[in-house]
Amino acid sequence: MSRPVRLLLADDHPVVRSGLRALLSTEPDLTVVAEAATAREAVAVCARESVDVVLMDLQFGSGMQGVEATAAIVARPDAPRVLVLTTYDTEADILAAVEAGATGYLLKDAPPEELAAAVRAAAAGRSALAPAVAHRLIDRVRAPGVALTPRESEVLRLVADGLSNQQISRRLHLSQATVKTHLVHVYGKLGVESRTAAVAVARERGLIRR
Amino acid sequence: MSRPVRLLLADDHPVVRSGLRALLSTEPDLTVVAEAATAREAVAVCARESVDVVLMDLQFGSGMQGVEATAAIVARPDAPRVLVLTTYDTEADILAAVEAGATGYLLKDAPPEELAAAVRAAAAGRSALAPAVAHRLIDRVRAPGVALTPRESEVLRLVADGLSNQQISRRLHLSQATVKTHLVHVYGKLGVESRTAAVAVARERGLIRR
DNA sequence: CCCGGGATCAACCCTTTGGTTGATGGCGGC
DNA sequence: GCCGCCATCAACCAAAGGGTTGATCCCGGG
Repeated sequence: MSRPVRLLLADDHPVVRSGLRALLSTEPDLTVVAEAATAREAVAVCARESVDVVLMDLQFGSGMQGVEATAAIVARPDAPRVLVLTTYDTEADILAAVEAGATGYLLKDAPPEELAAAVRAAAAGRSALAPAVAHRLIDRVRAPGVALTPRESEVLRLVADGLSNQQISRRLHLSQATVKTHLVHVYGKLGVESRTAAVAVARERGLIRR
Repeated sequence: MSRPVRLLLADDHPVVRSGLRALLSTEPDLTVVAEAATAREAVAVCARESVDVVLMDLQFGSGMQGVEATAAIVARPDAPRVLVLTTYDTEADILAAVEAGATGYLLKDAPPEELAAAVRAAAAGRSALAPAVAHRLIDRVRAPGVALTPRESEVLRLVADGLSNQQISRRLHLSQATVKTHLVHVYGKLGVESRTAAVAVARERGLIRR
């Protein structure tokens, strides 16, 4: 056993950062070297300090989100591993995080031992998926599942918030034509014919959280 | 300053419990005497131990939820105060918690000082609302309570299920014109301009449940 | 290297929805 | 008895949404 694993905690909740710090401090081979309360700060810390593993939340209150930060962090040479640690296990979120370059995906209600094990796995370059998350992915593969692309999910979520196509196009810096295209694809995949029906079905299948 | 405030932490996330414990341990007048990983356990602990304030999450994975536990805890004589501590601040959740007997309502992203202050306020019997939460309630009070008529609610619920005006008219044995009239009234009362927005607002205000 | 899928946009057409005006009947309260 | 509210419906117009075709670009896999 050589030097300890150097950790960065990136989460906008002070409670969560303290909790992780407390839980991980009992592990002699793990050291928390920094905390970040915003995604942007997490990227900055990784750029100037030597970090082995980042525990990254996906939701930050505003500004840059966890997925973007993950992509920015792993883009550099000698980048740390990023372990996504979030409350939800929506398929779209998991896929987006993995695509952005996350090494693993954990849920915040995971038992502490699982947490420490995942950090060690990530530090060693191995992938770490929480059992619950792994289950979802397996179900996903087995059920010819409705696989919405990240962009489609994003648009659908804004629809669920009551936005019009025009508002969505402005929010995402797209043309209305593109929004419509995404929605038509969503309707096809969900087997519906209107935006409200799509929202209803997506809610039922857990594709949308509030 | 007499004896310290005795706290119970009720949350299904080990990370959150540890975080709260760590953050509150720096306050000499506050003592965490127990933790509960389920709502049922929280009720049991309150029944057999002397607790002054309960920090209660609303969402537990399964089984009893925070609102029910809150009601059960405050029902007994000499009950501890319950401080709800959750991630979301939807109006429906806040109202439900307050109705169940919660003394205060905090968000998990609140700064640690605010947290400690709220606990002391609760212990002293004072109400504690996070500023963000208070804002919501004020908005709610200022906006006159939207009272949808029974028929309007019925139509809106079918809209939320994804039905078109035509489908609704058949389901309720009405003409489409009548459905439209009801919806226009609903839009006016909710302050929106489309059916999806109406569903979003209604969900937020708890006018619709799944 | 080509192919497929994701993401982007345009132009077109048709249907649905939203907004307005106006009208009828019933029910409850003052 | 009148007024207000709820519920019902019609006709009409403007706007938004839904459906189709087709096109470009980029990327990663075989």
